[in-house]
Amino acid sequence: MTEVTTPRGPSLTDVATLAGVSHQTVSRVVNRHPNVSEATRRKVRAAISELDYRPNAAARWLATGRTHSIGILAGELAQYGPSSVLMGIQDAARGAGYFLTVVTLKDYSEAAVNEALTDLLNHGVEGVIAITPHVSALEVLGEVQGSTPMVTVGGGHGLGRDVALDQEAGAIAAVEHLVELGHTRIAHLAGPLDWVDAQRRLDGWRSALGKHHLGEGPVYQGDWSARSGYEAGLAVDLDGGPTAIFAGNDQMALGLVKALRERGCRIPRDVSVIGFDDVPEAEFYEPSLTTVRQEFQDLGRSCIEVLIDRSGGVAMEGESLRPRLVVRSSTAPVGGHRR
Amino acid sequence: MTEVTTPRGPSLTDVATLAGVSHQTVSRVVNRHPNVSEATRRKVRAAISELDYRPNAAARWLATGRTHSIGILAGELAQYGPSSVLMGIQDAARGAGYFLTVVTLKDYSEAAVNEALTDLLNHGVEGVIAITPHVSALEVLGEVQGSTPMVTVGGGHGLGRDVALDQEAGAIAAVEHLVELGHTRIAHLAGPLDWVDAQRRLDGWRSALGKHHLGEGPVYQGDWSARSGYEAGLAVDLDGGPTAIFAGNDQMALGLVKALRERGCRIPRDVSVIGFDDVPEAEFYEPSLTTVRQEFQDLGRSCIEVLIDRSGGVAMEGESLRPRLVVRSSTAPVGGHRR
DNA sequence: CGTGTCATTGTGAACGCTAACAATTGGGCG
DNA sequence: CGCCCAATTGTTAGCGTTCACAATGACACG
Repeated sequence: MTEVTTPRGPSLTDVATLAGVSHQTVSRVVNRHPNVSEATRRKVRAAISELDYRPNAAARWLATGRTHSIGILAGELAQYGPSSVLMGIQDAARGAGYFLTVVTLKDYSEAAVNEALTDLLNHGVEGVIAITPHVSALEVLGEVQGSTPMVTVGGGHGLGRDVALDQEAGAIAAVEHLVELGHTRIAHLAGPLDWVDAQRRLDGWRSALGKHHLGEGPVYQGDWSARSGYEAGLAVDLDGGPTAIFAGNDQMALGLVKALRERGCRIPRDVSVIGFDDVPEAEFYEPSLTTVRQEFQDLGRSCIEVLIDRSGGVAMEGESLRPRLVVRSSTAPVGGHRR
Repeated sequence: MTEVTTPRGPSLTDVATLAGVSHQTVSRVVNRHPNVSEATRRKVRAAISELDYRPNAAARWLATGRTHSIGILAGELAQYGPSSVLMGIQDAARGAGYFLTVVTLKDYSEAAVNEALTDLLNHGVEGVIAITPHVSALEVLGEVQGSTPMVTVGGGHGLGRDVALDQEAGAIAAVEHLVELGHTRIAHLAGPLDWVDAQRRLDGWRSALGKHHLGEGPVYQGDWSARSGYEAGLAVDLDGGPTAIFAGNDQMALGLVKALRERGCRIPRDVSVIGFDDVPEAEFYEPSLTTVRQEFQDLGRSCIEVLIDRSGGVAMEGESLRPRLVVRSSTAPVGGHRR
């Protein structure tokens, strides 16, 4: 941007003049219309490459009203989940001939969400994918009425199209694994409850406990970070407290384990810990972490499918992908230490 | 995209008619030109909000040649480093009034890089930031001649503008820390060497060893993943081998530690391990990981500064930010186990 | 040899905005 | 009172495409 004026390249007309045809013919060649004789097609092609002509997207957009771009409204992109989803979206979008314009939110206020959305729409995106698993952001988005199609990720708010992993099922699988191991006092280390994901996982935990007629263990409150897991670990009652803890994500599980061990508690002998997400490192944590695997990339791909949804009628309201339990070494039968 | 035709919104002229002024006056109001009387300004504002008018970016672009958007060419975004850089860029770009159009590479071939770059340019980006620390990608980018300004992240290839963290300095700091602890047999677990970062860290390790007249320990080869670190850990010679290992990133360090421990090796007693990056979890690894902190977000912000570079003349070729050593518990004086 | 048909090519008018310039107003002042 | 200047507003012409339609030419057929 050292240059103040963007130099303009050759236009359709320039090519046309050089090739000795009309601009429309050039346009036809560029857009691969049939009904252009082989001879002129060749002439035009030659002129195009000689001038190094490239179509002006602005003019196209203006003339056709189409931009071939999709807007991404994202919160935290530095986290494993969201950034993986983005990769999946990118992949699928490219395949479908779309571009991605990304805007991240500075906070989750209504103002910020609206501003970001407006920006995106002003830039002509043909669809919006919101990777903002934040309750308040989703509420704002849910109220937006627009002709531009929108897909939210993991909202499950019942408003409009939403693509989500079935986190409740994942949480249930986690808890049932613990139940099978004989645990009866199962605590939960929740993520920030204004995140939909945290809410879903909490719900799953609760419903699985109910199903097995178990009382609810304590719920610790974290913020997804390993540090918050560590702090929760310092607060756990080691004497008659939970024998198993289901953490809302792997990072918190990591911190939790760290604190518990520092307090002389052996994992999984004294306390079983289970995480969520299956980040690539989870297998190498100490002990290797039992967790629930989420296929974030698939989720991203689904977003594009739902958004583009050429199939028309097929209602896929609430597409859902099922997470999978991955058993490793941080969970063990209850009471190992009493044997 | 269920809608085939994008319905067009109201235009400047519509607003003008409603407000009873000329379209140019509306344009002036929208663009905050001075020299518009308060009265008309109000009328126009009212008309704008009544019609819910929003400026058409395509027309603007066509008329002015400016898009206010910056293209991001990215490789892996699902990794901590790159995605953090992106967050930093986004932040600074927003502040400077720019949008981000993101394209990820499907591979690092010349064809893929060129294709992505062309796509970006066709979409009218005013500048390009390449977050592709991959040697081959940077080579391709280095050869591109274009009027569009480009900034590469972490390349340090000496071609054009490049913003980088001084990874060599970081690596040297890491090694010197080990030297101070009395280690003399210091190995390196390198990242994939076609990544510039891996190369720089290897260079730093090598030069620090040279400076202290130490022989080079073995170099293990990883791919940034914890799994590759684990595999390297299985290959380490525990008998007369290195007493300290400098890993190319935290994830590999994690896997390395895991394998070493499984083989009965105590960390840091028998072997000290140091990582790189300081991912948020590193502090909670077991043992808490000594590492070198990189400020990725700052790096992202620098990109925008360099790209926009309003300051004109000030040559900031090779902007460099210095990483910082963070000492935790995975490193200890050599020979602890012999005491 | 006129006429209809098809394939190919050309013409003019949008699309919605900004830039440059022209026109109109209202004061201030000699 | 006439003139000039500044502030405000309007007018016109692109920007580079595509779209709808018109024009041209070749060819077959009655």
